[in-house]
Amino acid sequence: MTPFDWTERFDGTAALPRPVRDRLIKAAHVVKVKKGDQVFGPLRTPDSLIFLYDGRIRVSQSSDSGREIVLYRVDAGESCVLTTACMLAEEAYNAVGIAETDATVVLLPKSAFDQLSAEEDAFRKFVFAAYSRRMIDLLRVVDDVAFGRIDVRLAERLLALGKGSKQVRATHQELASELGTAREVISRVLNDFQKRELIEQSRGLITFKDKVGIERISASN
Amino acid sequence: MTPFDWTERFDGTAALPRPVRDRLIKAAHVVKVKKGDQVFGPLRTPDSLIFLYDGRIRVSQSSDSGREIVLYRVDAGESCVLTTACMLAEEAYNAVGIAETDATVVLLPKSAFDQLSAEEDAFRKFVFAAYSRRMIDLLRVVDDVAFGRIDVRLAERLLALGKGSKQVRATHQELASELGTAREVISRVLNDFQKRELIEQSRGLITFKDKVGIERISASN
DNA sequence: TCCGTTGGGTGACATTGTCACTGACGGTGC
DNA sequence: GCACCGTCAGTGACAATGTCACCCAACGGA
Repeated sequence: MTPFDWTERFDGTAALPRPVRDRLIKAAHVVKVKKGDQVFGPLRTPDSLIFLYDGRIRVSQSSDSGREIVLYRVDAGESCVLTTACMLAEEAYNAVGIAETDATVVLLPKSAFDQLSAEEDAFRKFVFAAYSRRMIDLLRVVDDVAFGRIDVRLAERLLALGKGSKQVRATHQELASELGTAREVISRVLNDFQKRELIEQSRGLITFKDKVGIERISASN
Repeated sequence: MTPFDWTERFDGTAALPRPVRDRLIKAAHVVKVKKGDQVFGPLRTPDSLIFLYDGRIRVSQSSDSGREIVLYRVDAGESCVLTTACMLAEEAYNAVGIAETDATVVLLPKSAFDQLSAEEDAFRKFVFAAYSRRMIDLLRVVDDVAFGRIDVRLAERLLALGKGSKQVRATHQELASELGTAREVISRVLNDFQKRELIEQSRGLITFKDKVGIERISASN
């Protein structure tokens, strides 16, 4: 396992001087995870800052009753500060990070994190920015859940998951877990969309028929 | 307006060496606000870190439709990082900070904030801890709103607002704004509580009759 | 082919949110 | 005392969402 230079991949580390980066590479662990693996969670609380070198991680929160809601996604080049937050606050939490694709994760131990955020402006700015970004994400989730209609939220999410494509590959249950609602609710709304000829459905697959219509719904918030 | 030493009041600043604290006191603005004043919000976005010297600030988010939900409260000795988060992310947000009591607020400009978090371990730790704490608070709000029943949430909130006392002074509308729901919903639940002889109501005032009963409800989550 | 698993449909009902309206209470001025 | 007014709370009807129980269809092995 020859160490490779992941430091160029992140805003917070690419700007650092060479010797610091070398030190970093020594201090950190690089882990490859498979699609579907739990990167962190109640059972796996790393005392590390998580950098995502490549792949994508979905962070969601689950309730005791088995429902689930997606809080945000971590993309390649970003870090996930939530674990450090929970670590610092020493509080129980029930957020889980799941790899949505095969992914390469860089784990930076707390000691290195502390030192680096003390010594390096660029790194510290990066971390603050990461916190800020997630905070905004969470504000958005609160807003959606507390005040949003689910048809609007579902339309939005379909477009986001579709990423410009004509199709979304997802089961009703998965969509329910995106929005923190129940499968039946998603089924109903999707059937409504289908009756209005906005989409077509088949098992695990949704196809846009009238994307403009969906966009109109998603914009009516 | 002779500058006074607010720095002893905060974990992040009390530990700093005297000269640094003197510099801080010079750099910061101390503002007194009255109960009900907006400390920050869409219209008043300070590019500063907010320290709350004394009093209490309620941070809530409001929807376009006029509903509102309390995100968390800032107590004396704490800081409110949300504004710095939004500043960094340069995103629109609709969170508002309202003084719940007369309060003394210390505003630390961004430049001083940057310098201090670069140079002083104690300060940086304080800021990280503040971010973490708020993140956890927001996770809790998401959990409540997405998965919680309102009778349970209301029972919880009544106990929290009562703070050990036998009474809670709040209108139904205010309680609705706490939980992000509508006044009618609160009225219904409170009437139910009353029918079950858990509370008594009068205009703007709720009195616990069977606190244990309320606690039992609040615990059933 | 059979069969178990998964994805999805459905009706009945509970909970929560919305709307429109009503009256009750507490001040103020007379 | 009384009339007036703004705030607070109660209510019924209905819409939206969540829950439960159960069904069936599609898919993928064995």
